Amino acid sequence: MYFSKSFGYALRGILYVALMNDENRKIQIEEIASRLSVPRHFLGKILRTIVKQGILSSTKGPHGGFFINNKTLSTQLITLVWLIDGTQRFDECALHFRKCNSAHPCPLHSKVVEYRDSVIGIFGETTIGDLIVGNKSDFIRSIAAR
Amino acid sequence: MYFSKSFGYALRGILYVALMNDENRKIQIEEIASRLSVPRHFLGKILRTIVKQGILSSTKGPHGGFFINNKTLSTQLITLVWLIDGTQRFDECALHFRKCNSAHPCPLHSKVVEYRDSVIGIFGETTIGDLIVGNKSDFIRSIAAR
DNA sequence: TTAAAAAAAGACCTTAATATCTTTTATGCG
DNA sequence: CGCATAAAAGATATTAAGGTCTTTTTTTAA
Repeated sequence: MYFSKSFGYALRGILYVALMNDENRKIQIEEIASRLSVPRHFLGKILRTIVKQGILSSTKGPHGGFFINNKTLSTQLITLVWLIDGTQRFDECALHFRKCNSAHPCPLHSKVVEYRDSVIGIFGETTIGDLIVGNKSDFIRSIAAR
Repeated sequence: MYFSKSFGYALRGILYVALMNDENRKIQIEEIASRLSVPRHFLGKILRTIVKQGILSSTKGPHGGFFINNKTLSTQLITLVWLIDGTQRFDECALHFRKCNSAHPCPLHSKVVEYRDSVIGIFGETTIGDLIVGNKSDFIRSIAAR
């Protein structure tokens, strides 16, 4: 069970917009991509699917760009995983045994289930807005890096 | 952090050989691949790298095939992961944040570390031989399936 | 000592994820 | 209006994992 790079780009992209989007300034893909060191057009595609789902907003044209809406900050992380990665990620045996369940567990089964349930729990109760805590520029640094 | 299909093939392949290899019979790739429903030539490649490392043995020619040696059953799972998948799998931030460590943890950091450490612990103290417990045909069914 | 069997080796193919490049569409402003 | 700007769209490229196929090498046993 793991999360794709695309999911990481999506989450970090939204967070960046949410953080920089105060006082009605819209955020352009160019800025997001360069600050986060993420491939520009690939990020564009990902943000587009998120916009289509209404989790983020955008407008074209001069002074256009991406901006948060009333759903953005209250979106649960699990929704974003589902959107980008699908959910079957949660259902595979870590050791790729064919029959692996509580009746016939692989040696990792109980650990995996414990971890997975706790991740699902956290992702179900955590929203994108919840992630934004502490000093703003510290937070940006943690998603931007370099 | 996840384990590749190749790793699963490797582990299941070795286990199959270990289980069927009693009374000096060597096990042919054809049999392993068909019983485990795994692509034959791809499995061949994987077993070859394992044989090269001395974890399993093989001979060519009539009545040749794969068989266990004195290292096979005492090989730790962590060794096999390292061999097939490398170890950097253990070191990535699940959310792909750029700066993620105990000083600047992502929201999943503590859960991931807890899980990872426990997997590393289990894999470090569990050998391939340790996995073989219980009824033999039940065990084969759990790695073979269909 | 040769024919068959079986792994080893290596060339090539497929697929999904990731990434790039070009063209189109919508928007705001002078 | 018409031009510049920025996202949307879509075509194409790259990469790594996974998978297939053919040829070579080694071994055994008749």
